[in-house]
Amino acid sequence: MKALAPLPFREAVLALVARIPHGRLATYGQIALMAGFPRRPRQVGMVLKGLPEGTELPWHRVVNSQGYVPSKGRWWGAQVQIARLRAEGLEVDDLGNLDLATHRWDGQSGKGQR
DNA sequence: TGATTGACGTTAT
DNA sequence: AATAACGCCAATC
Repeated sequence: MKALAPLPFREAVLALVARIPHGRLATYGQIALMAGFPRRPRQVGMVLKGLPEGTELPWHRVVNSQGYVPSKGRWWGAQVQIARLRAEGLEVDDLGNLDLATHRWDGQSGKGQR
């Protein structure tokens, strides 16, 4: 109990993640950058880590800039993320490799992404 | 109160 | 191309 005033950081990240269209992918740096924090990709991961299990946020659509699930599947929830990404209709390998080049989210959500 | 770690990224070697 | 080190800030020990 210390965060009486929730920092916009967390809110911004969650809002952006919630804005990711279905079947689209975003990177931690991308989220952090759009949130207004170009140098805090790690904190983004921290926020996602603190998410509840029943969250509706598509945190599984958030990957690192290389286009694969954090830690290459060594993380305890990576497999969950992979499973969810597959449920989205995306192509994901067992290691969490996905086609970021194809599913890269520009942050326009429904406009002329390109 | 201080030190270490971390769902990462970028730059340098 | 791959590997190393640095940066950033919050949470945890």
